[in-house]
Amino acid sequence: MHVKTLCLGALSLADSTGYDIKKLFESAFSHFQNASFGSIYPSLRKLEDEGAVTCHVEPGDRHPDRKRFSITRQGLQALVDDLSHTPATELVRSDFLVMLFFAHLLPTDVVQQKLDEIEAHYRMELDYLQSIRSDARMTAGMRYGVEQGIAVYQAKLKHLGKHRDALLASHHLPPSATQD
Amino acid sequence: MHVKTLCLGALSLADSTGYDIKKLFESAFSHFQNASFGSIYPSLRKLEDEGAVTCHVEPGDRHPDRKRFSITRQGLQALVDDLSHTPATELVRSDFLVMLFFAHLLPTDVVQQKLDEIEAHYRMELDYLQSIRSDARMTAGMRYGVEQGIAVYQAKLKHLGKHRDALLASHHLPPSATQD
DNA sequence: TCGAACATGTAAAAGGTTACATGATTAC
DNA sequence: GTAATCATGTAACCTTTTACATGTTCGA
Repeated sequence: MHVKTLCLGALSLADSTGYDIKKLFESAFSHFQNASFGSIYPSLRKLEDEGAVTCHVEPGDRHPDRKRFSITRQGLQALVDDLSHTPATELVRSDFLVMLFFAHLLPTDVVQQKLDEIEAHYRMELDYLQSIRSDARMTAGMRYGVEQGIAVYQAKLKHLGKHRDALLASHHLPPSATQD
Repeated sequence: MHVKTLCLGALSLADSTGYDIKKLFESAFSHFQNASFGSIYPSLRKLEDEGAVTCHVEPGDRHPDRKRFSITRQGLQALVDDLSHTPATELVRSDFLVMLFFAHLLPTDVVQQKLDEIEAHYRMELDYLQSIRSDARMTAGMRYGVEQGIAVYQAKLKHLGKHRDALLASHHLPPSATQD
């Protein structure tokens, strides 16, 4: 999913500045997409060139001009086309599971620390999603994303709680960790 | 997680060719990491330059020389260091959830089709993970990855089954989809 | 015979992140 | 007064994917 499409999506909800869009990505979207300023600002520029958005400059008294972008009819059409033609995929990249895959090569305390890290991460994401759960402004589709996130993090936490001890108990340092 | 680290990991399990490594990524790893030939072959070259792997060329009778790589002591140490220093993270990128987030802009049949697509995807991944579940060669850490995958896909399928009808029932085409 | 699997590799293109540069405003 | 937030933007860097180039072997 291109950052351009993500920006069009954000602008379909409300006129926004680049900064606003970043905040939206960090809140509503954070558990399944994200983008940095370094990709958002150039995307908005390109979208303007293509006529997908218009820009209204609010002159900065002393700070940088605030550029508020609005989606155009063409932009909305482009968004609908992009969303319709993008295959429904979900991609996971887990450095945590890679680490566990090779955990038999690592000292027990490192594995333990990684388990703590990931548990804290799961809990934080879960808490956040639960805190926004009751926001009435969400559409059914938005709510689905939040609820799926909650279900998934709960499943991961449950799994972790269930297997953590066995994992660490069965863990033995390789005999040749420091020799060889 | 760099492809170099992933290659070292693969080679810690068995001496392999680039092609073998790709197959490992497609099987054991596929639900949480992947890499293409275009990154694997250059990574192996760099690892050889760094002394992390050695290469034994099996001359090709008529096909390209088969290069079988082995991890060295330094390579194993580098792998352990990488794994120990890489933060335990999990990153999700879901084009599906982005689409749903803006589903109120899309025709009902498109949304329905995307739900079918993602359901097929979930089922395929789940079936695959269940098929390798009983492989006795897995370490506890490897098994954890498989079992977490199973738990997560089951949670996603359950969630989909539970909310699918409500999602489609509440779905209305925006009045200005083609006008405006 | 035809497609899939085996096998390696390069080059271009794409895309994004990180870091930097700058500075005002607001809340503690 | 000091840290966080508001606000925009560029450029270098990094990494990876995609597409191409080449040819064999094996099974249906």
